[in-house]
Amino acid sequence: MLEYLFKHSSHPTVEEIYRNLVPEIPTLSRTTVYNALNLFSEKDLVCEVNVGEKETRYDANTGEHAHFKCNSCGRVYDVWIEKKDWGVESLEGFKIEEKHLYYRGICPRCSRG
Amino acid sequence: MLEYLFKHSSHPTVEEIYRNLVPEIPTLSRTTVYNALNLFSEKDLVCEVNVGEKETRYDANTGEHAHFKCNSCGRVYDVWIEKKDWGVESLEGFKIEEKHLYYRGICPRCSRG
DNA sequence: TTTCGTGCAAATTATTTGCACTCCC
DNA sequence: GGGAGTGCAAATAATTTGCACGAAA
Repeated sequence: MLEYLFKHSSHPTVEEIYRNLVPEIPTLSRTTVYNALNLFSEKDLVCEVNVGEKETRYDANTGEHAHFKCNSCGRVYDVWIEKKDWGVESLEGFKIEEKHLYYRGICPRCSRG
Repeated sequence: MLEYLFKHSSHPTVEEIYRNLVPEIPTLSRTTVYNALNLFSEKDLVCEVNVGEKETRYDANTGEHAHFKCNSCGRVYDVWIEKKDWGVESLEGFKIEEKHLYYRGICPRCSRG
């Protein structure tokens, strides 16, 4: 199937993936992109990322890392933060399965202009 | 305006707010709920919460706290985590404006049954 | 009367679903 | 022929927008 998807990897939305791949595969449809991504994410090859937007982004990087979304340009960055800095390990009575951490602000590119 | 909204506060979606208030205010429309929430969130009276879903939830609690979403029942809880545990304070070249932290897993209610 | 909050209904955007088509065994 | 992956086009869902109406300043 479409393994090529994540050679192009950053934190694309479905729409971006679609646009990037249509030139190479003109027959491609959005449906197929959705299919592929859902399949991948079920198998934990990629993970879904929500940074406060309606559009879901996908990340080829399944390691534990946080994200930074630029409020100015909209880019999403990976940020690697030590696990000890990820908040508490456990909560009274709660079984924690996933932790999600993200920041918003201004990225270096935008703050320099 | 509609201050009553956040006497009912937990972490409602627009739909939930709407349903909760229609009995009291039968003329209410979803549009008004959206208007009110957007206004409130601009003025930082409430904040938007995204816990990996398409629907945006709103939180009357603007203090710095994290969230826990139950994968089983779907409830969203506030969890108060000391700031020191909120990951790094600053990142090389990045201007951090907001931090978002949330967990997913099973809540006490669901793990007991 | 001007302005503001409201609410309907239509538009937009993101995603899902139903079904038909083709390629390969 | 039968199953898989694909893709169109219609359906849903969440949210936004355009406009018109009524109450209060």
